[in-house]
Amino acid sequence: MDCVRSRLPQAQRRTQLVSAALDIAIAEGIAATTIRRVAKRAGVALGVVHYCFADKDDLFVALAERIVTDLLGAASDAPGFDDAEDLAVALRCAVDGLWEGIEATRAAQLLTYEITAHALRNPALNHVAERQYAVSRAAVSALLSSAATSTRSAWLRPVDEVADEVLAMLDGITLRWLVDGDGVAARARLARFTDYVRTYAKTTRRRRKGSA
Amino acid sequence: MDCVRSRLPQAQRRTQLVSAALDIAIAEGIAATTIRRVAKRAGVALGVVHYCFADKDDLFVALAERIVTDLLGAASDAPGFDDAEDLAVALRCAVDGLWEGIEATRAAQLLTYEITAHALRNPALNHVAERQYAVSRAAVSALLSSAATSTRSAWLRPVDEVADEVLAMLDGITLRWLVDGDGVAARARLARFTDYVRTYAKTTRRRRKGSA
DNA sequence: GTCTATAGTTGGATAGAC
DNA sequence: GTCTATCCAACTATAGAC
Repeated sequence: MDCVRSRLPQAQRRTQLVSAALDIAIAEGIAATTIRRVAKRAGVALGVVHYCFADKDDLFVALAERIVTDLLGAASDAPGFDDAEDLAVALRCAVDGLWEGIEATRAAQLLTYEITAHALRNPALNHVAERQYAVSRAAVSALLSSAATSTRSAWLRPVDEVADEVLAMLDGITLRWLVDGDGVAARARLARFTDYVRTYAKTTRRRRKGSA
Repeated sequence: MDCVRSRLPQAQRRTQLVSAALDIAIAEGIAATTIRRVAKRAGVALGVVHYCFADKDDLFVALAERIVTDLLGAASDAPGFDDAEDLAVALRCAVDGLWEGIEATRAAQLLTYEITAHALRNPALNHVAERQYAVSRAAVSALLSSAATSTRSAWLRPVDEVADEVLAMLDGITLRWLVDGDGVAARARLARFTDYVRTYAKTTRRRRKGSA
């Protein structure tokens, strides 16, 4: 609520500038996210950005970190599986939720791929790409674990491995959807794959109908 | 063999310049592929590039087309499945071949994603991304068909749909491999998925051992 | 028809003012 | 400690020479 004009402490400036950078990056891509544009959008002079960030890469690192943070936040907001008794249902529910989040943020998804590519080209930014994946992996892994335990099931393989496969498929489907925009086909692919993934788990004990 | 110095007809210049652009793009990424760099690499003056290509986008379109052409060429070079009798074996063989081609061209794979992202951000270049996918799809589809017929099997679902799923998984696995460089894990994921895909087909008639 | 020389824009970085 | 004014490099594009 307070005024964000001038003479801000560096920490606040940084978050303000990262927000501006994120806006631009989502809307117009990483190539359009120049220091000048960020400064203009934030309403500060050009040099202010250079005062807060050592160089452009430094700004990108902060931007990537913000995206990862947002992703973590979104993942923890993910609702439970209601009262799904069946693992197949729980999985579908979880994956549908994931996909809904993806489909609602097309530009942000594209940005994620752009940042990955950018990070892979720049040796100094390699850790950014790795961190992106580590966080996504952990989120999917947690989702799979949760889906299993809440339906009294167990994964027959290391859940991290399953998560890696799910993540790969999710990435591939998302990329394809970014290109052709066919959400129906994407969901169909995802549903098929989810059914397949379900075979990696067994239900340990079947809950009786009226047990709750 | 002839001299490529000066006063070349436009068509030859174009292919020469696209080759130079490809070299730079593979080695340093799309962002580093500037008109100046291309001109310098090709050993021509800056304006020559602008004479051959309307603008930078025009050059990129030609570059993307070259990559697609190369991909088509590589796909048609793909060897058969030797004398695989079993569809599972044929599929593994085909997918291994695909993967080998991917793992041998890391920078080119990364470039493909960069071009996709670039094309998705630029409305005028959307068709480039679509064409990329159309070609890959067709190649995978042909491979699946060939694998089935050569082992006297048949896909129980439209082969294009299966190809789409394979392509998605392949994309996801490739992207992941670009980030973590773990070729062993990538192959393992791919093998698992291939085994799964095999369940989408049935073998129509089993060849007798000594029938050939 | 092919290429050269040059103009004009945009961008990252810094020295120094307040 | 925070910000302003300025510099210089790199890029795209074009007008015009050969």
